[in-house]
Amino acid sequence: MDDDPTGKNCSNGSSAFPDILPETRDELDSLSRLRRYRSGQSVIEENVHTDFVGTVQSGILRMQKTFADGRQHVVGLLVEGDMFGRVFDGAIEFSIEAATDAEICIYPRTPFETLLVRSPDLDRAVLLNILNELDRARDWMIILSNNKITSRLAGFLILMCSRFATVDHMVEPKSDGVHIKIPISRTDLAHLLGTRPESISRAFHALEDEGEIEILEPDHVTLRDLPALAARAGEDEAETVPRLKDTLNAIRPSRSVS
Amino acid sequence: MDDDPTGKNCSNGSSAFPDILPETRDELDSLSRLRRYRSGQSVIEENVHTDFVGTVQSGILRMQKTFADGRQHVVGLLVEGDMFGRVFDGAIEFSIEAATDAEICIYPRTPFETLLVRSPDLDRAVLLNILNELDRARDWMIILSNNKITSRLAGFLILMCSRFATVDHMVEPKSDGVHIKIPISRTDLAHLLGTRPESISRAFHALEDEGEIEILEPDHVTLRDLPALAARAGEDEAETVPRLKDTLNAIRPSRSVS
DNA sequence: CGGCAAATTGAAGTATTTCAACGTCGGTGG
DNA sequence: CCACCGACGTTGAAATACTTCAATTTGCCG
Repeated sequence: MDDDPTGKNCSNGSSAFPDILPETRDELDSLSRLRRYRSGQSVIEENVHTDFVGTVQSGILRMQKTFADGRQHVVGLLVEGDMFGRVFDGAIEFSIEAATDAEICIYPRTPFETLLVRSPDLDRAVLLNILNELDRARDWMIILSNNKITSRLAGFLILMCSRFATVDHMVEPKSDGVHIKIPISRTDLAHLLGTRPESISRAFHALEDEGEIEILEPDHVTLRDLPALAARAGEDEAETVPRLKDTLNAIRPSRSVS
Repeated sequence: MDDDPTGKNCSNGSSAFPDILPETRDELDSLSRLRRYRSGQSVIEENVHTDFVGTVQSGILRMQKTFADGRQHVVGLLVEGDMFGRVFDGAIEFSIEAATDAEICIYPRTPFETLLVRSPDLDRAVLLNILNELDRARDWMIILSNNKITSRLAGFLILMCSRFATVDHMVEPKSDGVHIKIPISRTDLAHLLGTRPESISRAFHALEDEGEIEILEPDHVTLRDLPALAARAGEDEAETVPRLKDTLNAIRPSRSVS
């Protein structure tokens, strides 16, 4: 980790809490410290008490459970605007690592909790942030309970679109489809989707053979047929696809998504 | 549904919030209404705005996503002490149904939120309740990302032990193993674990053939070999099994669990 | 250029799905 | 009271999908 030597605050570190009052934001920012991590570095160890909570400024973090025998299991990704660390409640059950180079805002636990008690607006923002994360965990459950790997992969790709749409250079609607940068390795993706890297690779190429995606590089694909992917993922096509298009059009209103 | 005709409050309806102040508890109880549901009845419709939040008093509720074509997908179970409904934030994305006969406490949204703002202790209790649910959703993710069905089933059975240990007649340590009542049908369990009823059935019998469980009735099994089940589930045996034994001994200190 | 990690491919073995059929239980109506 | 029905669980057998292990390719870095 690379604690900022000047002890400088995050500029706009509270982007994870969009609807708080300006004065709360100022106080929050004055608590914050910026830290930079390089891909692969550990941010929080599993079951170790941490004296801070944090929000992601840029980059991707990986949440994972590490077993005694060394196996690791990815249980989620954190992006720009996500909060992590347990308020009021000691250790978290997962370790957190940088999946890409990343910048995070650190808030020391005690002052953060004090501010939380004084500022109902922040309190509510934290609560909404967590509720949001709960919904996302349930989205994962639905993806994971697909029995075919191509379906889980399709679900993952669609989730990427809706979830990472706001993250720089991650999702870009273009005329020939939606370009996506995949932030984790095949091995991690395999863990996340409950399978092996070989099967992930085969699933990618199966989707390509069906014409639903195009693999530009291993970590860079074009989604060519969103409705087909949504149908494969077992999503409610009639519901998911229009919402996705809205989301994507919001990034680049000038371009057609389909 | 069976709204109490007398409009009577839940006695001790705030058991979902164990650590709140007595005066907050009193106020909370005075807001509450008890409702009874019979197995199969709907509590909350998907994507419909509800004007209340609730906690489970007794019985089991099923959270599920219903698709346009009628398929249903169980994404979680709610038991005694669990809270549901979104504070501050309109519709929830899942419908809720009674999986067994159940009693729930209803709190009208607006007064509940008002009380929440006035009572930091309740606010914190709600937050902890949600954080807890988030952890549980991640436990599900880990279970679901097991690639063998017997492993997922073993994970489910172990989760039942730790999670439903406090619920009446659900989990009972006996001299020949831990007796468990399974609150949902094979079909629902199949949805929950991402497979088909036939495979669930085969998995149960495979575990029985290995001597790890005994099927007394389809919905009533004895766990005979907790360490083997934990190992199969890919749990950290060294960590999970002792914790489970503590939990189980806490129910009936007079009996040996293993 | 060599070395390494990640991704891919092939082929054999294993597990799951699928479709069909059967058994059991509880309720309904004759 | 008993026959019938439907829901649920179970079982069998063939088709399909996934895992495993081994080998190969690709891209990157020194």
